[in-house]
Amino acid sequence: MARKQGSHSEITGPKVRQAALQLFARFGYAAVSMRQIAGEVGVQAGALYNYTADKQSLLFDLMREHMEALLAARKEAVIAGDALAQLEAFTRFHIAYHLERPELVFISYMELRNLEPENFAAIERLRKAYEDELETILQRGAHAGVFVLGDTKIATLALIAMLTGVSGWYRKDGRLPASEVADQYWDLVRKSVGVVG
Amino acid sequence: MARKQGSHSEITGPKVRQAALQLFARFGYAAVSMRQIAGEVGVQAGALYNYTADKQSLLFDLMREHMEALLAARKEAVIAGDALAQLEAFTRFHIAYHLERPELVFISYMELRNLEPENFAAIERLRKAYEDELETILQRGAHAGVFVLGDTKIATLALIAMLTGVSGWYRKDGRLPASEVADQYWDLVRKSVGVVG
DNA sequence: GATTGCGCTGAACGGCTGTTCAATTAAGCT
DNA sequence: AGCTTAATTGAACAGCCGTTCAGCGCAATC
Repeated sequence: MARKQGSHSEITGPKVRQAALQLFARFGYAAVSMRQIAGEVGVQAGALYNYTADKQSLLFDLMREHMEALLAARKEAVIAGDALAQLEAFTRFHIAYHLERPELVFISYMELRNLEPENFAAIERLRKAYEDELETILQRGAHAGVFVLGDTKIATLALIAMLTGVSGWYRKDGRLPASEVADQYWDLVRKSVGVVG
Repeated sequence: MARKQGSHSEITGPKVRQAALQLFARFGYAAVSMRQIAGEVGVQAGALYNYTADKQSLLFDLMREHMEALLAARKEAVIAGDALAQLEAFTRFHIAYHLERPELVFISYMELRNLEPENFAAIERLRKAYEDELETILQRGAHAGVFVLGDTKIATLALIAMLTGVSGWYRKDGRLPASEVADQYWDLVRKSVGVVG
């Protein structure tokens, strides 16, 4: 036996990435075997190596593509305006983007330690670039007197952690719609930088 | 060969837990083998089973003891006073406690998915109890008109995520001392619940 | 100084790991 | 219809996994 009816590279490839994403998110990279991924796709383990160099690349490519897509989407979402408007845009963008891709968000900060050193460095660089987007807004707002902030770096890390945390508990069929969640987080963010409603 | 000079249960037991904690925190539960833990302790893998029923119990016991110690310490740190004072006490307690135990904090929310269902449920119950401490303060403050809050549940989750995030980047030899970090976080928390400085 | 038993070794168990590759099949092209 | 080639199988590789256990050596007790 070999090639099955109607099977193609353009079909199996995405299925492999999707299966890896789902399984890594649910059980963790180290706990998932190539045979498990293959089983989910419907092929034997050996066939996976037509689509990835090795298991590590499967994880790294998912994370890298996620971070690059995040940065590209953020670029599109940048708006003109004062620091407060930009902060609101960043907050709403971050929450919306993260709520739509819970598995990618999850593995991208949960599986960092399973990356080989050079891969880890590459992801960290992308992550830093994203954090800098927020830090720049906070710095500009503080400098302009729009925000009241102590240490800008701590505020950046604290707000990123708060906003990213949303994907840890939000459920699509939960109590509140995504838009209401975004409103609530924006309310907290706005006040935390010293802007009264 | 067998028992070595000067080795005792009271010495090896804690060493096993400590080695497991360090290795789980660094590489993740699934990526660490019993032989690795044994190597760190200085014994053969079989000897570990004098101190734990199995690998899962090693993880679960670390997490359960951490959560129970956290709840016990929190109990000691509760103060009388209005909601604002209580929120400040909670914030400072949380940061101080988490900065002192980075590995335990890390594995306790990173390795949740590696717990067997009943163990997961037990840890989640303890985590919920801790979250409720904060939610109660927020509810009381909002009811008393001290805090200006939208959805209390979201605020609870958002603030917990923000505060716990501190252990993700804080380094003892970093730019700022722990007390200064706590001050900065308290400033953000206070403002986010609508209390102006 | 003999005896007891704790703490540990080292080997073994069955099973799973990531990865490679010759063989095989089917799809697409001429 | 024949040919080429992409896609997959299934077996094999060496090695590691968690866990068990008979046996051994040392410390403490009598």
